Amino acid sequence: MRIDQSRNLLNQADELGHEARSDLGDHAALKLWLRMLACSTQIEDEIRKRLRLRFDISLPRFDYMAQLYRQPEGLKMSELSRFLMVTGGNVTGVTDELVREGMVTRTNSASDRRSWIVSLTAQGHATFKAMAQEHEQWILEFFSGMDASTVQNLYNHLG
Amino acid sequence: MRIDQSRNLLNQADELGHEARSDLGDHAALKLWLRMLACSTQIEDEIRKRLRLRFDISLPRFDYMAQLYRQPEGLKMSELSRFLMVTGGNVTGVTDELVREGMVTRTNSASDRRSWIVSLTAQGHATFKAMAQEHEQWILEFFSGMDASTVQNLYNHLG
DNA sequence: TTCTAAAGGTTTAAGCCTAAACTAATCTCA
DNA sequence: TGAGATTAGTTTAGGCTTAAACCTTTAGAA
Repeated sequence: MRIDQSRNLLNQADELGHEARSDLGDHAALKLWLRMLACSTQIEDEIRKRLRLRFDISLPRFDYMAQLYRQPEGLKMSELSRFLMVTGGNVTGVTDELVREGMVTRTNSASDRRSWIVSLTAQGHATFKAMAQEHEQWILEFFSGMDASTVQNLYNHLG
Repeated sequence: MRIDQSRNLLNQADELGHEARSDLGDHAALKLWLRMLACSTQIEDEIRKRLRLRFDISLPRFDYMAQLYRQPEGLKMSELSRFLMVTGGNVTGVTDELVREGMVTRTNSASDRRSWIVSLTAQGHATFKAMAQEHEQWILEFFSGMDASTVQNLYNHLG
């Protein structure tokens, strides 16, 4: 869902309120949800754009590589699927792509002939490391307008 | 990006911190971002799931109909594209589908022979109204665990 | 008026995602 | 041991999205 979309749903909320609103507290919850959605979508889209622009990579592939980066011994396809919260078919496809690009290798599992062990190649590791460092700076940049106590406050409330 | 994914990126943040962290305040920003992302993704996925289950409709189509619901006189394709923050090609496709399902009609614009005016059919209007009412209840439900002052506080901070 | 640039829509190719059907290997337990 | 259930991974069909190329119509300027 997109930013302006959220703004529009907000107006819609006002309108529906005429016939379906129960009290002001409830209305506030709706507004909060739409604002949260707007914030995260905006940030996520910006990250997506920068990853594409700077590294010519998609967010899904970045996420995929992030998992492997933290697991030098590699992961099974099924583990990757669970961690990334996507279906197995999806992992198969992305893996095929990243293997073709030389970022990742599939190795046979010693203990289970059904499984693959997927891990980053040296090139994949180096590539991800560079991206992750820049990525972290972006996040800091996005929240730089907020003072530390506000950040802490928000963090606690969202728990 | 998915919930568990966020949780994992959080761990990754801890790890990268060993070599790239600048100060604790910055680290908090990163954690806040990942928590925000987790919250909105979780809620959005739940909405998506319920829309599919209850009404057999996708979130994009729900959003599309929400725009038209608020505009009895209809909208041009280009306006829809702008409001929904999606490309024109996308609007063409979704419109084709909704027209086929009888939710929406395309009318020739009187003033511009290039344009269509898209609007909800009576059936589309009734269908959306029912969905929107239930949708609003879901949001209230999601935030029901939060007291009113917290909601207000979060809302203000995210401004 | 007529040429050109811009705007409204559509089409196409491709990426990302899912659910469901499928194959092959492993596990359970009677 | 051997049948049936489960697990790992792949394939397929289809939905959502984009960017880019394309066609038609409109608007603006010489």
